Amino acid sequence: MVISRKMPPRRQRILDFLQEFYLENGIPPTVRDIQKACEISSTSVVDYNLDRLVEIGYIRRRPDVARGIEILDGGGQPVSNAPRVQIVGAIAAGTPIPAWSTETSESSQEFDTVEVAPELQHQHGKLFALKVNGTSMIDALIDDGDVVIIKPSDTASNGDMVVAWLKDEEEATLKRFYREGSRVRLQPANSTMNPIYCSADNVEVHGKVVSVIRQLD
Amino acid sequence: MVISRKMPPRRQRILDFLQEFYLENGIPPTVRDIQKACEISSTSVVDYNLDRLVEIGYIRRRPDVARGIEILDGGGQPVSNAPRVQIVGAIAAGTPIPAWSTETSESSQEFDTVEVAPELQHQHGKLFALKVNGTSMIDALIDDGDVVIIKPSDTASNGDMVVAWLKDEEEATLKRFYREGSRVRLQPANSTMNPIYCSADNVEVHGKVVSVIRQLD
DNA sequence: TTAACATGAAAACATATGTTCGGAACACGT
DNA sequence: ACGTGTTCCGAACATATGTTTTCATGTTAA
Repeated sequence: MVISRKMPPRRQRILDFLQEFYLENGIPPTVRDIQKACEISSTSVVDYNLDRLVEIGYIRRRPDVARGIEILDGGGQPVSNAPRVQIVGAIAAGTPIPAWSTETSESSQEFDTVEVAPELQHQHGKLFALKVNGTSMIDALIDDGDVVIIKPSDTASNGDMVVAWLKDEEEATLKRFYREGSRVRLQPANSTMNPIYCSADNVEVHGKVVSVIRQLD
Repeated sequence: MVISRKMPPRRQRILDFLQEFYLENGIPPTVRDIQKACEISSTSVVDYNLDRLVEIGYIRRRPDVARGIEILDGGGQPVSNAPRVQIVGAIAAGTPIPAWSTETSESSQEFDTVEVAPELQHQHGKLFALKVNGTSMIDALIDDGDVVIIKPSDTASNGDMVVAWLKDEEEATLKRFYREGSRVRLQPANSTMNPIYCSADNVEVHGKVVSVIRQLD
């Protein structure tokens, strides 16, 4: 899934810029946009490298049309400019929650990504995603293979679905969060299951779940 | 959510074309693209109407840049060109499944829509979506308010999650489908729940669930 | 009616932008 | 060193595309 391949650094830079620019602006850059951004001395060099990128199937070009570059995904399909969040790791009962960097990671190709509704991104800002391994979250209506979109946060309001880390149990879990005095109630979304009670000291909130995406093959 | 407003028909047509073209091509049309598509005699007329659309906040224009039109959503945010599927209705135990038209509906503004990953659209073709009302699908790990993305189909393979209509019970449900001789087993996704058995005659498959999207506010 | 304003048409204009060409610089195997 | 292919450069070229100007045609209110 990672987009990379032995390629001259300048060419790789052009490809990275293409994706970034399209995501940022909703239209592909012009040859001269690329020239400036990648500090290339001539438009012909950009044109040359774009043709190389066409040959190896990373982009497509519409002849003679302004901003005619189409960026292709692994399957040769044009990509959209919808906001994408990185799947920075997996979550399962007993696994530590992977650390994520809050700064805009430059190595944006290291992770798989999922598309999210633009409202989400605008509403919550920086998001990340985790893939759920196993059925241990099934009482929160989250199945094996689901992807949960998370807004980083170390606090939560009552009723929020949160990524919680239980220190003693060394276990990550997804539950609805309710503070009740000095203890915390973690309520499964499925009302037929019983809540978990534990002391507030034992619970670390790592983020709020803002969306769940399930892909059935 | 419906984009409409008292507006000269020609201007409305331009706006519709803008959205359609951007979704189709991933880049906005040029003034002359609009001119041809909307059968307008002069580019100046297009330019004029585009400026009117800017005034009422439906689009934005980047001066002097080719294909510089940005289409805005209700909140004034630029829209993405990710594939969108219509939410054609709701599903709940006991409710009839709404009919959907398979032809590309011209009245594309009548329904709410959800963005889906482009892979889905390419993989499955025409899709539609239903909003789930109530918790009657909870044994399929589908909560109140979830949106299910569905590929129309009147058949199903064993193991598919399907939209099933139980004729006798007059009930729509989401379950995994298994044909077992002359009867059908409808298996909840949640393994702690028991399957439903019924005769094959009593089951109508209306589509396969290809994705579930949950939005927690 | 007239005045003010919104809309449409035709043509020209200005420039943003894809493309091409001749040649130089570089990399790499023989 | 040599040849061959790749990459880069500068400049010009061709046209795709936003913009402007001038005028005509409505449409509405005083």
